[in-house]
Amino acid sequence: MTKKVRVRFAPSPTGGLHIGGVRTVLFNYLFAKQHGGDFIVRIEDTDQSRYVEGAEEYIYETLNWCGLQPDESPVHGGEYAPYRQSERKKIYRQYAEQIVKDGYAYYAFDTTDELNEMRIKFKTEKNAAPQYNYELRVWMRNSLTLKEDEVKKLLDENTPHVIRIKMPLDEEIKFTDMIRGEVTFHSSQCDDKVLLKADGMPTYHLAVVIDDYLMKITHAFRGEEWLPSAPVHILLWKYFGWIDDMPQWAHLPLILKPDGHGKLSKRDGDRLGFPVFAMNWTDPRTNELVHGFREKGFLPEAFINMLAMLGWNDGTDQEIFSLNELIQKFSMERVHKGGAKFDYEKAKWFNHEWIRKLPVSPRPDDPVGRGFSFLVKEILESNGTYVNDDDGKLNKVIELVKDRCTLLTDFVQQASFFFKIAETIDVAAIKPKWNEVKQLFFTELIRAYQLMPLWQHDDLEKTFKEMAAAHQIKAGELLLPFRMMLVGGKFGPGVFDIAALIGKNETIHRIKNTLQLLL
RNA sequence: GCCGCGUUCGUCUAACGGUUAGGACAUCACCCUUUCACGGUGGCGAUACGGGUUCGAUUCCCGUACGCGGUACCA
Repeated sequence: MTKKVRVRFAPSPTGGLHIGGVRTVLFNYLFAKQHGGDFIVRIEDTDQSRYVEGAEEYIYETLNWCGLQPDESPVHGGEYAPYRQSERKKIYRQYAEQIVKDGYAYYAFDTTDELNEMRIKFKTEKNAAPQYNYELRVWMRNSLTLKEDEVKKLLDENTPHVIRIKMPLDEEIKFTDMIRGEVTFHSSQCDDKVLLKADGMPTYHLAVVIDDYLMKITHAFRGEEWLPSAPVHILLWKYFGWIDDMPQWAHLPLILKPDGHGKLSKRDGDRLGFPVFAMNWTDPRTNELVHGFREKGFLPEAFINMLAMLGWNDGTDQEIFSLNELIQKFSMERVHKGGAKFDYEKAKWFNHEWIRKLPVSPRPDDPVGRGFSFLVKEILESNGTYVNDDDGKLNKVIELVKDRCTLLTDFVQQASFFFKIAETIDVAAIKPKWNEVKQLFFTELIRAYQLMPLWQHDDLEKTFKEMAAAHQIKAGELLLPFRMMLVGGKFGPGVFDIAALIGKNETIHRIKNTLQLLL
């Protein structure tokens, strides 16, 4: 009997959610959905000193925006709840004590100072960072070196202590990674990692194994930075006697800085001028704002698409994928081994493609549940442009200008003037070449336009050009001034398209308005 | 230092022993456009290095170099 696929995403609420983290969720989600399995989210709040208020909620909002809702989570509940590690403290202690009894772990009473002392004392040229391992543990204060009654006494007196794994001296630890194939470590290279901290909280190492077992996780995907810890986790699965239930591992490649080298960090965003979180995040401790893709004007579809292509492709030239397509076509075997540098220009290209591809009206299959035009309206109004959308004008406007918008925020410049007259008209651009002939032309254009029975693009253009010929001026010389009158600047779609859309009264009003400015 | 993982155009990547090493982003040129864009056509541009294995290596093996990750009572 095959087990039902259960994958999990386990963020730590220490502030924000980096795009690398979102990509990890994405791959988890895709794999789960692809196999009809469960995608669960649990919260790794074992590091309480760095726990940030509001970070957990932020994570859920991010998942929601991206359309990656979990089947089980602290908020949704489920069979294996609780999903918050701080609510599972008792469980961890119990299991940790058990492997101490079985001889696979031990108590250690060393203080922070003693540990620091050891790291200095044993530091040599050949050993830059001495580890608490098979070699050095004999010099430390732990239940392996202390006498039994001494240990008992310390324990009875509630002396602060941790539980450490006892790494075997000479053992090959092998496992198969879904992305990397067989990976080998030697136990002598691993240190005796702390499993249970002095404050009673587990470390990630202990918690991840126990939680994965108890929650029946079948596949565990995480960032490559965890690869060196894998042998500890595998040994733990063995020591607990659960090795047959161990999930399959996949260590995902890292997302790297665009310049230089190293993992992309939130500081790179500020430095290089692009977002690194899915949504804006303000750290309550420092009030520092990290910009998000959502606020920068990205569609969730584009964001997800871009992330998926960073380290994966389906082997064809296709680059634009919807979430549903990704679920169908994703395969762990095609995920890259090497890290990928983040490229903001390419990210914007994905957004542009999605702005052009997505239907403007609300979509019934929209994973986010609301239309793209709604987002544009929201952005325009938050920038002070009231959107009067009585006769479906907004959709027409979007269709007309979307090719020139890379980010949703570009609609502010490209679409605002359809709904209100520009605050500033760039008269300086036309004034030097302005003359009485042109003034006269536009005065008469007003009259001609006023008399037009039908108000549509072709007629407007025809009348305009005929009148230009009658005044013996090249139409080209009049087009820019006309644009200034309607738009206020040197941008936007065709002027007759704009005039047709804003209507007769508004067009004439804007011509008059600018003519006055030019006097 | 030690351990692990990587390495194809500037960037993301395709090619699972035989291709003029393909595509996309960026860039440059031209075309389109009486604004700004979009778009179209084309150019530039890569297998880190050295050894094997093979009739033949981007592809398989071994070294070297470089990069990254880990080396915490952080995840």
